[in-house]
Amino acid sequence: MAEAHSDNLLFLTDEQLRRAIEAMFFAYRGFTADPDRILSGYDYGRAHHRAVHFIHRSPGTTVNNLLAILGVTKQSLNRVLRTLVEDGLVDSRVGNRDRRERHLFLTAAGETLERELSDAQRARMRAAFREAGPNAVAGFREVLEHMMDPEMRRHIAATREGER
Amino acid sequence: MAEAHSDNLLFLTDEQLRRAIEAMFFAYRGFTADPDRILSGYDYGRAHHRAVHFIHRSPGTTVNNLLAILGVTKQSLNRVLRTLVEDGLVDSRVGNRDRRERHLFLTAAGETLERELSDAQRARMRAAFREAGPNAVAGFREVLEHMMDPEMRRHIAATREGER
DNA sequence: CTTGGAATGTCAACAAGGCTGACGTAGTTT
DNA sequence: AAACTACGTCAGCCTTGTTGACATTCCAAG
Repeated sequence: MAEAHSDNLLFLTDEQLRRAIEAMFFAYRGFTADPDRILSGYDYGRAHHRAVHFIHRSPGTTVNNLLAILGVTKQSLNRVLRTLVEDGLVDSRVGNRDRRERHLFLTAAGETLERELSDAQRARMRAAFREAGPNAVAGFREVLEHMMDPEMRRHIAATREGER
Repeated sequence: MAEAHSDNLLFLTDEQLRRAIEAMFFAYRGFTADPDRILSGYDYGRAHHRAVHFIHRSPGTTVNNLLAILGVTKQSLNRVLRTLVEDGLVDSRVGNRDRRERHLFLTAAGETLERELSDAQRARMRAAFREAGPNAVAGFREVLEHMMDPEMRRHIAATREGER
């Protein structure tokens, strides 16, 4: 109350930050709701979704790469990958250059699931973007990038080469 | 490439939506990283954080209210609440009007933990906001609100009375 | 006023998906 | 030949979600 002259610090009020925190919580739940619903129909969970997403995005990525991106232990990832390979959604090929590495690819079935999941997720994202308008979208991405850990931001930035 | 005249659909490209999805994933991880670190020092997890947050925000709320907000089963919430009550962070008082209800309050110790957690989380949020600038912040909140399920949006909106 | 149903909360048991630690097996590097 | 790296796996634990069964309390209809 004392400091509320129209300073550019106005938007940094504790109460407003708290509201932003809640908004983030609720929004993330909305963000994962559709894929979760779809996945529960198969026998998969959010962990499978993440693996499928990042394999789709970087076909031929190695297990180690995936570990770094997902930030889980290899035991945890392995459990997920095993079921995906067994069910024929992911293909794990021994590397040529270095035969210790496994390169991961989605099979046709894997691509189908990925498409189904990301269609749903993109639909919600697209709707939110449309309602909020282009300006809001730019701000949204700006804030998100500053909220993640720096190494992840670098990772995101790397994939933006050739966007324009 | 073909459709890239400055249409207002430009920002709805599938590839851009995919990037926004990843940004959301990484940002949420950053968003929870600091509290998670703090909580692992005590014997608590993210579920405890959520309970403490919403009890702080609505002192005297009932278990049922909390269930609706958190979107978990009462059994799941109960486990968390039990440990918080046992450890003296939360006070659970039998309702006067309806003695089936339990009204939840943070104790002094509970408020202390809440403060520690939210200080960390707000610090990151504040930093991201400062780097992104006020315009970006407005857009950020706009998009988040459109991404959550409508009932949650109503819930958020209700607490914004008297902001201005 | 009693009795049956709805609302609220607790206890028990299970599953998913994180984690650590230990170990095996190739393949690569020095 | 030795050491290191990438990957897989076994065993066991924790958190946090789930269902099912049950106790308590309230309220409303008979």
